[in-house]
Amino acid sequence: MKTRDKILKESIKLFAEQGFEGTSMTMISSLLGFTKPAIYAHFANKAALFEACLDTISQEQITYIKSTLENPSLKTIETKLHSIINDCILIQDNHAFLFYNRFYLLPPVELKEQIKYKLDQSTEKWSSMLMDAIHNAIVSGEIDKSLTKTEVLSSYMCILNGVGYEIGSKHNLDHIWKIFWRGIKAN
Amino acid sequence: MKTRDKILKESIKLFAEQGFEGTSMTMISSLLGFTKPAIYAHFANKAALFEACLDTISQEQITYIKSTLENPSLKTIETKLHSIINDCILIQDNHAFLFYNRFYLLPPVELKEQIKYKLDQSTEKWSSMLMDAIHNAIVSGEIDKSLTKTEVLSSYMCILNGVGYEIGSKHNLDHIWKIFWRGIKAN
DNA sequence: GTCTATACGGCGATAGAC
DNA sequence: GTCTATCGCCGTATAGAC
Repeated sequence: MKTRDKILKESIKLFAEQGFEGTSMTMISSLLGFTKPAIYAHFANKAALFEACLDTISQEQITYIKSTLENPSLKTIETKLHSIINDCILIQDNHAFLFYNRFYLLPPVELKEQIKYKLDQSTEKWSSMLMDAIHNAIVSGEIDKSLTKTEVLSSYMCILNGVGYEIGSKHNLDHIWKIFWRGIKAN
Repeated sequence: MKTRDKILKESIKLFAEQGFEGTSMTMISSLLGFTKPAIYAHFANKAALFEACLDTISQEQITYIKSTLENPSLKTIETKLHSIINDCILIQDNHAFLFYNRFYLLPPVELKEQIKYKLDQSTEKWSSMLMDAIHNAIVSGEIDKSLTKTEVLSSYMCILNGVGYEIGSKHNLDHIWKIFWRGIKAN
């Protein structure tokens, strides 16, 4: 793996766990066995490094949602939607999801506008893929026809946010998923 | 209002909006018309100030949940539960709720243990009040008898987390609430 | 209790040798 | 590209006058 990519990977992990202000350039470099100036050979400053992390994460998220929705072994909409949430909270080194949630919800004030712009753009892409899948499920009768795709999607996104923090706790997901599915399934 | 209380109030607001590392003692004091050392006359250090904020918030949260559950004008369990979420996201200067969520989910690493300990204690108190109310509603038949109180409570808490960040957006709450209630109401 | 002044450390960022 | 050394700034925290 190239040095630049190593820096990105370590930065994503640290930003996700400790936040933007809580992560220093010294911390990142020393965990990689470098010193601080080495990072500045690859990124102009801390904000630029952060934005590169943001772009990486955004692209991964889109790719991941797309591949899950198209995965032929997940046949029903319920298994597809459940699989996405399940992966997000269960994958051990899933700093990507934590990063996404953390900075979407609580960005550092100084970078608030740039972050919102970038994340809104990428969220639009993967949420519209979900919207299409949900639409098809309503038409096919898997999801109750009296609900709109917007209602289902925004509820789903709320759960994805709410459950996302209890990393490793499959317990609560079972509960919320049972009730969510009772709420949207066709009678 | 006493100086100490003014400091607490302003600190809660700033910590909630900008995070722990993103809020400086100078910032807090200057917004109150003081200088930095004035704060140190009331609090030993930044961590002690933060923990005092935490205690204030925790106490308020418990009081608020209790009063809502006992409010005689809210007659059904649906109106009680809905009212709590609604207040949390709609009240304009509700830094309390943002503070609670922010540091429950993403505490600064250096204070992680203390925060978890305090918040787990207070969360236990108000969530057990919710648990009792939900239990009664299952017994009375307002909520479907095939569900357990634990399932309903942990789903509700998930929504409270997930919807809590879209401050001022009643839009999404309407959607998620509709589906949540379909999921738990008695047939 | 609140001020001015200051100590001390860690931060982001850069210069210049290799 | 990576190092050592250093800059300037701002953070927490304290001393001592009023």
